[in-house]
Amino acid sequence: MDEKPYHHGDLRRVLLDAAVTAIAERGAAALSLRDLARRAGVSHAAPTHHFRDKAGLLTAVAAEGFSLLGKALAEADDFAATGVAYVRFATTHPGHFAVMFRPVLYHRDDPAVVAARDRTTEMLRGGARRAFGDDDRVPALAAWSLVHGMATLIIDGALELDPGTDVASLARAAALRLR
Amino acid sequence: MDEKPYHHGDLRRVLLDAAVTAIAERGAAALSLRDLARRAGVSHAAPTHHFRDKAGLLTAVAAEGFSLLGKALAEADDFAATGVAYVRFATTHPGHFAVMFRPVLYHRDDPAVVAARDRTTEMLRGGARRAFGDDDRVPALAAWSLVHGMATLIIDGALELDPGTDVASLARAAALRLR
DNA sequence: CGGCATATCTTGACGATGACAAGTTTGTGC
DNA sequence: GCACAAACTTGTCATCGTCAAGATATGCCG
Repeated sequence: MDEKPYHHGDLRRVLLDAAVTAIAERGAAALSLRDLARRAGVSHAAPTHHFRDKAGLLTAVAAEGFSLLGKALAEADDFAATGVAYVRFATTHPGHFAVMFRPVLYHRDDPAVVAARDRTTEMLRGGARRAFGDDDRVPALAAWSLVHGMATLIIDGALELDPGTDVASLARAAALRLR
Repeated sequence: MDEKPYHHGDLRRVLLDAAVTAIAERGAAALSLRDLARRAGVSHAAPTHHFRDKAGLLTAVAAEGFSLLGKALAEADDFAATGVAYVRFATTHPGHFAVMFRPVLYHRDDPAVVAARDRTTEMLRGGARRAFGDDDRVPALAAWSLVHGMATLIIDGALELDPGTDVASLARAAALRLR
């Protein structure tokens, strides 16, 4: 957001994008800093300067993910639309989603990621309050669990979907089973 | 289940247990075969013979996990109890759960894991049929998503629970929000 | 009881990785 | 235009997963 690489042009951004697609393809565990550097055409130690270490890179991925999720949720006007937006975000940004909710992978106390996460969870919480009232937190937890579980099952490949399935309408139908 | 190590006593079991606790503590990505071997007091190449490679070890973890989950689900008699058992299994076996539904981590076509997984998913499917009928698969998906999402959020540390919270009753309350 | 096949484990090596230290190039601001 | 800092390179180290080859113990079959 504020760093301006000089020599390469925009190495930080290039590395971030490459990391996200690599995670989406082979998982966060298989991510290799040296491989990213190779693809970007820089030396093996170049990433260190932009993201202290591997966890630092994943921290940036998580922060960007929370920010993008926040933007996606902002466009949803009612409860079901929020759920659909959540699942749709996971399927369209699998690389980000695979990192965001797994704090063991990154520096969970990093100010940037904490800020982005708090802003997004506050949006979710607000939406739940509007839908269910703020006296009981069980419905909110149930709703979050439902969309999060569906998103997780899909992007982890645990849920075998027919190729033609419309994920959005499936998510809407499932969300509407909540009362 | 059928292998009987000779020299060490029961190396395969010891390695599996150590792997499960290590995954529960630091995540599957940080797992090190050499570290496991060190803790078991054997050479760094000893695990290779029992589990071809790292993915092979995780395959065994996943297979055992599905088998244990099946046993846990078998003791649940109604729909809500099944959901509670699912979440409880995740919290009591975080090391297994962190691997089972992430097939990129292991050999997803391994016969043992396929058999164990199919047996367990068939139990889930049967429970859903009894609760909702077999004409619509949306409620079953919603139910699985809900409990899976809740379990995932808890064991990944994304959900901050008050220390005293009873996970079982929370899971039951959330599951009962489904109609 | 004795030797042999085999399962179990060790030793040694290789390429790859993440992290660190120290040096080099390039742009920025005074 | 010059010091300074940011961006990147080169070199190195311990560690890791995997493979190959050897050592050792166990069970089997006569």
